[in-house]
Amino acid sequence: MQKNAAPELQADQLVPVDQQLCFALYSASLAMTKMYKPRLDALGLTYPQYLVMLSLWEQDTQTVSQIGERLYLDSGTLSPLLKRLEAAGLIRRERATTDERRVQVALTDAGRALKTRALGLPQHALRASGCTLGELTELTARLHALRRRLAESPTETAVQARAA
Amino acid sequence: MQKNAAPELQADQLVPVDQQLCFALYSASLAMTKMYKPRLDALGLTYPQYLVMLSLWEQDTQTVSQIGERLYLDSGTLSPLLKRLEAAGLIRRERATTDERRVQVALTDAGRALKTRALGLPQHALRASGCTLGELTELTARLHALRRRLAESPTETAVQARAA
DNA sequence: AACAATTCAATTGAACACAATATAATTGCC
DNA sequence: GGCAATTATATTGTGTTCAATTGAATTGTT
Repeated sequence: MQKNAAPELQADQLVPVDQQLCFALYSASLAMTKMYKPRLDALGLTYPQYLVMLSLWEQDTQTVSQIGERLYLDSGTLSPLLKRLEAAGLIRRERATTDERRVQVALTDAGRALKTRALGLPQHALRASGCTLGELTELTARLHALRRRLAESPTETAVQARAA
Repeated sequence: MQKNAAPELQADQLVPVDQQLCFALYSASLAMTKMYKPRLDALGLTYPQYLVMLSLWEQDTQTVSQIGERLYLDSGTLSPLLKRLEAAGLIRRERATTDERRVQVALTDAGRALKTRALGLPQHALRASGCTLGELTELTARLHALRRRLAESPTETAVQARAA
């Protein structure tokens, strides 16, 4: 008999949904979005739009794909979202002159001005989370590590390709 | 000067998006869904549909609102989703005879049969997460605690109502 | 120069999420 | 019993997400 064996997961029995990490992650993420909603409504932003603005406040003038790399979102998500931000007068979208395939996204004055009204949000989120700053920092790091490992997990097609 | 003061969050400076818990949660949740996708495609389920099936495999025959309470989803999300599951032949929806406002959702034989093909998913997720079972259990618990605190966080309207 | 491969963004179609509203059934109260 | 309040689900409209496709521009290789 093996000593110190790590506990394993039975593959022949149902794991209750509320014991599964995927569901805890999913429902916590939706709860976070809902918690933010009233404050973002006041700024006229949806939650993904807020993430894009955060990215632009950090670094103004990025291409669509740069924003996508930073937020792990693709053009199918970003294109319509950026159009709505442009329609709201918060950003400008312009084709780069050097490479006309690229679209440069830049803040307008109104977009820059909105930043001051958004600065209090992380502190509000900290209070709502009921964590200390240290716990929050640690949980954030663990979730980023998890995200990276999940993204690196081989896809079925990659598995099939290796088998072929 | 205060000793052992907890570190605080500045409200006058921008917190980079990748240091914010909300973004770590959001992107990890999307990565989890993407990781599941190829396997769920093989079962003909989307990720939220999988959660509903998990709930029904645990307890067959629930009303729409019971499923909603368990998964923290409302009827606007569940109604069309359940119709698609019914169209796929995995569930039946029937008005309760005792109270015709309620719709009872029950598994079909095909819905029950699908369970065996889904049993391996949590183990696959465990491997993809790169965690030990203990780490995964602990992270799951922490995310549930976070979700609960976020959901309990007073809304703006509640704040306004108390002020009035 | 010619042209295939690549890159970048946009479009399309399917499926969530959720607020707000609507509809129908039930319960409480007189 | 009659009727207001409540409850349960459905519908509608807006905004993501993402896979797959398209189209335009650029790069690499003869």
